[in-house]
Amino acid sequence: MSKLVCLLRQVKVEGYDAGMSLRHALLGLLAEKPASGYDLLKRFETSLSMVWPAQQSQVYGELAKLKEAGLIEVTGTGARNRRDYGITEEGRAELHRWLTEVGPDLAFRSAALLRVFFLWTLSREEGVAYLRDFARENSARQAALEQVRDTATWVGDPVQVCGWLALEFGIRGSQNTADWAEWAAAQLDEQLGGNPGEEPSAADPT
Amino acid sequence: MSKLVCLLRQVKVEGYDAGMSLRHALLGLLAEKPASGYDLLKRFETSLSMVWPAQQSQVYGELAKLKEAGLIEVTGTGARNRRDYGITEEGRAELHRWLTEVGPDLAFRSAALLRVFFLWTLSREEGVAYLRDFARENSARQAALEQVRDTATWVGDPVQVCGWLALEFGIRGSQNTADWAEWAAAQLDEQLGGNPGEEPSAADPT
DNA sequence: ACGTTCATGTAATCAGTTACATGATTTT
DNA sequence: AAAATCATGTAACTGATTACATGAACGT
Repeated sequence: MSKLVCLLRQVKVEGYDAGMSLRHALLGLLAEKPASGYDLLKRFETSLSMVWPAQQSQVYGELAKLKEAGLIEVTGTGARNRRDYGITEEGRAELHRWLTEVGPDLAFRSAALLRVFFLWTLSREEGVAYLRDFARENSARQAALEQVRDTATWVGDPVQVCGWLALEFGIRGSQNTADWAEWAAAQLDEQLGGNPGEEPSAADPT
Repeated sequence: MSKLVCLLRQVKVEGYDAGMSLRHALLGLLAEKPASGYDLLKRFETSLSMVWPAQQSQVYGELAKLKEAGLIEVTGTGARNRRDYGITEEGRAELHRWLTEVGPDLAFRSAALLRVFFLWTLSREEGVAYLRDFARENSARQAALEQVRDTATWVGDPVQVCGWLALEFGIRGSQNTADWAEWAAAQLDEQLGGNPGEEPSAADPT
C-alpha cells in the first residue's frame, strides 16, 4: 500500500453530521418568520443553495414530517391552497439543541477534488487543463459572490449578519480553491515534465 | 424577502455532479492496479475519506454493478474468497470521459456552514463559541494533515503527486476555514455587541 | 382567453447509512 | 484454543433526485 494511504490512517473523519440537516434548516428558516413551503423552497434555491441544496419534493415532505412531530404548526392559509407554517416552542428547542449540542461537522464531499486523485491517468495537458478550468470556475463564482456582498449593507440585522458571514466564507473558499487549483496546475505541469504526449503516465505496479 | 436572498438569485448553483462518483472513484483506484473490494474499502476509509467517504456495503454493491457493466473484470482470486478486480478498456474509457468531458462541479454540502445562517437564534456567547470551536477543529485537522505531508516525499510517482495535490488542498482549506471562523467569531461578537445576555436577538418580522 | 407564476403533492428511483450475518485464515 | 483480521455479502432504512401531475390566481 502507498505511503499516502498509510499516513492518512491517522487523520480520521467522523461521519456526516447526525443527518437531519434539511429538517433543521427548515426550522432555522421558520425561526425568522412564518412561511409557506413555496417560500422556503426559494430560500433553498438561492441563499442556501451553496451550502445545502434541496428539492421541492423534499421540502414539502419534510414539512409534513415536522408538522407531524409538532415542531412546526400551520399559522395561516392563503390563496391557491397556500399554508404558512410557524415554528413551535418544541421546534425552537430542537433548533437550539442542534446548534449547540451537536459538535461541528468537518465532513464534506467534493467530486471535483475526488477527480484530482485520478488526474495521473490523463496526459499532462489534460490534467493541467482540468485544474485550470476548475480555477476559472472558482474565480467566476468568487467574482459573483463579491458583487452580491458589495451591493448591500449588512450591519444592524443579526439575521443578515449571519448570511453575510456565510457569504464571506463562500468568497474566501472560492478564492482559496482557485489559488490552489492554479498552484496545482503548475505543480502537475512541472512534476510530469517528462511526459508531454497523449500517453498517461504508467502506474508503478508494486 | 430579505436583501441577501434577492441578490443571491443571480449566483446559481448547478446540480451535484452527474452522480456516479463512487462508481468512478472505484474505476480510478483500479486504474492504478487490480484490487479486491476489501483493499478498495481501505482506500475509502483513509485517503479518499476526506473527499468521498463510502461504506462497505456500497463498495461491494457497486463493484458488482461495474462488473455487470463490463467496466471491470475479475483478474484473480485468493484466500478467504478474495476476488481481485481489474479495470477493462471500456472502464478506462469511461474514467477518461468522466475526467475530461464532465465539467468541474462546484457543488458541495456543509452542515457546519448551514448552521452559520441560524447563529442569530443563539445568544452572542453561544454563537461566538460555535465559531471558535469550528475554528479549533479545522486548525487541528490542518495540523494533522501537515504532519502527513511532511512525513513523506511525493516527487517521482505521478499517482503520489496527485494524492499530494489533494492533500495540499485539504491543508489550505482547513487553514482558510479556521481563519474565516476566527474572523466570523470576532465579527459576530462586534455586530451583536449590544446583546450580551442569554436572550437571542429578535428577528425583524417584516 | 391565454400564459405565467404560485402552490402543493405523489411516485419512482438512486445514493448512502446502519446493522446484521457468515466464514476463512492468520496471529497470539 | 481464542482472538484478531481478512473477506464478502444482504436487508432495512433514510436522504436526495427526477419526473409527473394538478389546479388556483394573477397579469396582459
